[in-house]
Amino acid sequence: MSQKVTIATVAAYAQVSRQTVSNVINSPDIVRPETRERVRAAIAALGYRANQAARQMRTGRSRLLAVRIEPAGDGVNGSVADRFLHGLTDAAGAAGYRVMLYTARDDNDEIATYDDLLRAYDLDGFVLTGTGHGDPRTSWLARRDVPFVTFGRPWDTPDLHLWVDVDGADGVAQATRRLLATGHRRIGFIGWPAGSAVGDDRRSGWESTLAEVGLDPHGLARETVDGIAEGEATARELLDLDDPPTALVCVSDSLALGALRADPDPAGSLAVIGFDDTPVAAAMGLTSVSQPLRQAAAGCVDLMVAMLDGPPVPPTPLLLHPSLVLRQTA
Amino acid sequence: MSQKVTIATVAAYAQVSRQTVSNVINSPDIVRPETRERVRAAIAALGYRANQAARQMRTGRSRLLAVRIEPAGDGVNGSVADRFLHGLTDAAGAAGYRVMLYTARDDNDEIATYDDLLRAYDLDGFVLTGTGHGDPRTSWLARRDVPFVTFGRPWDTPDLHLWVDVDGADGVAQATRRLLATGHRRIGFIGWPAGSAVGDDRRSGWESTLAEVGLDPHGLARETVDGIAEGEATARELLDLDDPPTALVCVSDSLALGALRADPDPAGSLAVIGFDDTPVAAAMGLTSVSQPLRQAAAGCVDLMVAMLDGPPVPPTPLLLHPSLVLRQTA
DNA sequence: TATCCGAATTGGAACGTTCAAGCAGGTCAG
DNA sequence: CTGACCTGCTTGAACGTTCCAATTCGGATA
Repeated sequence: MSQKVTIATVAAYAQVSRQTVSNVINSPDIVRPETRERVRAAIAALGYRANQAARQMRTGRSRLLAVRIEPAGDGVNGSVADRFLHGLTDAAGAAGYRVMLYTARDDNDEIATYDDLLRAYDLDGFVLTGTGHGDPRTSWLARRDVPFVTFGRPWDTPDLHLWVDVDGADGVAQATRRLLATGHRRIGFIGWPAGSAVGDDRRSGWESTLAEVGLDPHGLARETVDGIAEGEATARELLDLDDPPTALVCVSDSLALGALRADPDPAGSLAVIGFDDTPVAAAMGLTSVSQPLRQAAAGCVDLMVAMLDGPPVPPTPLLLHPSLVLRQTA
Repeated sequence: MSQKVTIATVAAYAQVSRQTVSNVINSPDIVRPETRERVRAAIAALGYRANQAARQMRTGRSRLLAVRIEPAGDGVNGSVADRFLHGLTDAAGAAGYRVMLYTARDDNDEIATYDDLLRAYDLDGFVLTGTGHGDPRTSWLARRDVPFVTFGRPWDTPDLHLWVDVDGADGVAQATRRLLATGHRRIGFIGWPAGSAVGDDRRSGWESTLAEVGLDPHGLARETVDGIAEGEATARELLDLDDPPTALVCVSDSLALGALRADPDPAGSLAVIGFDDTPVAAAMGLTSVSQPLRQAAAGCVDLMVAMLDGPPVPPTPLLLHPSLVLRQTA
């Protein structure tokens, strides 16, 4: 095995001092071009990689981001977290950062973990997902000036922190407009219980779109917790109405998959649109609203890096727009 | 904000030297109990946490494990990776390690990443998932004496490295025995194309179980790539036989979900069993073979820690047994 | 010619931890 | 009584990097 290559090895090889090598890496512009190239050649020849631990000790920065990994609840939507995580790791890697995972039983446990991670690893920042009303985590982090970005809007206090989100109301509006365009007039909505910020937002897209064309949403919405069985039961309720809907927009793919099973017509005349464009939806031919998770993850990293690497211009939140993926069910 | 608390702060507070504090943390037994308690009290009082970067620089160990996160291919099975990752993060945390993520386009790209991670972060080890025949990654790591564990057996060279795996043949055998017990005699199998180590292993469980009771598997197996649509088409092929199977064992939940849709009987008389017990399977009422992913992840961490923290006894591979989760479809 | 200036580079120090060696003070065998 | 050997603790050095202050040097200015 070749000996360990440090900055001193490179310096000796390129006939300069340690500090000059460091400068070539961190502020190349203050080094004379000639010298710079010589050092770069030495780095390449020796295969030098700066040791993060040493750098971190001096600078107090670790180039490490932490993300909480949550148990894939329903599984259908679980892959959303998976895809986001993948995008995040990719984008972070491109920006010279790495992603570290942690788990937590609940919000308070998570807060305890922050402290640990910050003290032991000098973490540069956190990426939080799924913020809700009155989130204790964001206020804890904000109070301590810990850099963080959320995937999900701060629903209560607009400018508490930076965020990236996908416009759920717009996604559901797109779905509703699609159904209107294909001739449907009685369009139902299956959502989550009121109070979930994300669910309420999505539902508003359905309501406002119907209102735009003068249709009355009254009596056509139902609420239930997430799940395929729940979706089926709730859809049946709606279909048993005197004047039942001919189409359903659902707040998630799980509910939509359930709704499909409630269709009494074996030919499948009931139109259904889900949300999240999960691979299962794709396989089952379910039309669904697709979130640009890769872009969202990249956005989180961009904001993070802008915060950390001294921004001349303060970064602004990012609201992305989803797109409708048309398949057999609508 | 309170000042940074280092080992020196604790030492001063407890009226001992830095080294004694270090000893209390790393080898408590060589410190006099009285002193030990005094130092522990100081640590608690000041809320001291050892700085990993400084520790790492001195010891060359980072207490960091790396895992590759793969894009959730099919989504149905994607949640498997998710659950494994969660278990891994939990178990690692309990053992004092943290999990770092990386992505890679292919095996060669992954190998390039190893080098980077090892040099820059002094990673303690890698956890690989999904090993196949002639895996270039394992040989690269083994040649360099980098500690690593795989979730998945080394299919070619038995003792090249440590591993944890779930006995797929046993899982499929359990499924097949269940179908035999409920009276089925013509039991088909839908698998992946021959050559995939995992798929071949699972298939062998079906074959051997039929052989045990004197049934001939001939003509009752089909191969296809993974996916719901593929499962449906392949199941139809089998059901169109002159003497069609009355039950199907499938190598994955995706294929099994497809097979369910091929059942001509709307009452669902075709028995189907899938593999992986994904949440979608649970929601759809699909009987499936469940892998103990949490245990598998914990096993990986155990082996890793045993390797890293100087094992008096060399650790041995771990083969776990799956269990059958009975639901409506079988 | 003397002085100053900025650009380019250098050497010492420090980040927080653990290793290796050392030092008291006491016990025990010869 | 001496020297070897414990036990419990301390001190200096080192890990690899970047910060900071200092130094050199060619050229412009007074």
